[in-house]
Amino acid sequence: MRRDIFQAIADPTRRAIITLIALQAMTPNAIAEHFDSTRQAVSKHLRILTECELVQQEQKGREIYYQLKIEKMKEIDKWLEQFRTIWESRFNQLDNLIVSLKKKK
Amino acid sequence: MRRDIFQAIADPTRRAIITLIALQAMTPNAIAEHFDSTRQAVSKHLRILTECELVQQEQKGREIYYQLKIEKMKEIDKWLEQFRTIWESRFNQLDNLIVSLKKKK
DNA sequence: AATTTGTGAAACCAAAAAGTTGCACATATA
DNA sequence: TATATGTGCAACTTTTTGGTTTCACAAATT
Repeated sequence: MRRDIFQAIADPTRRAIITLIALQAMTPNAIAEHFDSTRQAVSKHLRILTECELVQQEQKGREIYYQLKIEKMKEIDKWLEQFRTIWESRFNQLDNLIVSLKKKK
Repeated sequence: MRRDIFQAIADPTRRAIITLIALQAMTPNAIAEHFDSTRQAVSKHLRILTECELVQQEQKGREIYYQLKIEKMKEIDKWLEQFRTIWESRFNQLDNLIVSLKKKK
């Protein structure tokens, strides 16, 4: 079972969970209330998110608070970097084209 | 079959294909040469990538060139935006902390 | 001490995904 | 025209995924 962050964000429910806990930590029950599926299903998603280190837990009494480890999200950003370079250079090419068209005029 | 870009990039082979054709269009055969799996498997990946509009085809004689539609990649970037705001504000909080510590000194 | 509450984990199931083999078909090339 | 080449598609198989139900257990509450 090789879990990586790209697989983690493939599921729409997991993406919603990530967004939900991005700003404040929440318990599994509180998270599950936002979805149609059972608490156990949400719990399974949290397990997957924990496995690929996107989420961390903090125990408080019998409650467990799950929080997003936001630095991990940067890995996606890092992968996108290669494409950002390309789309920016294309934008520049377009920009140059516009400039040269204006000069002609 | 709900295909979205997040599911498309979940598979490591598909991510590799995306990177491979980012700079120049390639035929299915040429792409398949870079991987262990069969041409048909690669062809299936290309179909999925085409379905979610990450890739476009250009027929040249009997060959079909597949090219990345790089603008589509921006959708991922767009989703990341919400988290970028958070991680930047956290960085600023840290920055403010450092500044106030220096003032104290 | 008995009960309720919050949680994880295992067993099971249906659907989807990823791969393979085999085929059809059009376009080149001999 | 006969053959080789490039490709997509359908059928089938195996593995993975997302979900449910059921259970165990510890921490709160009564």
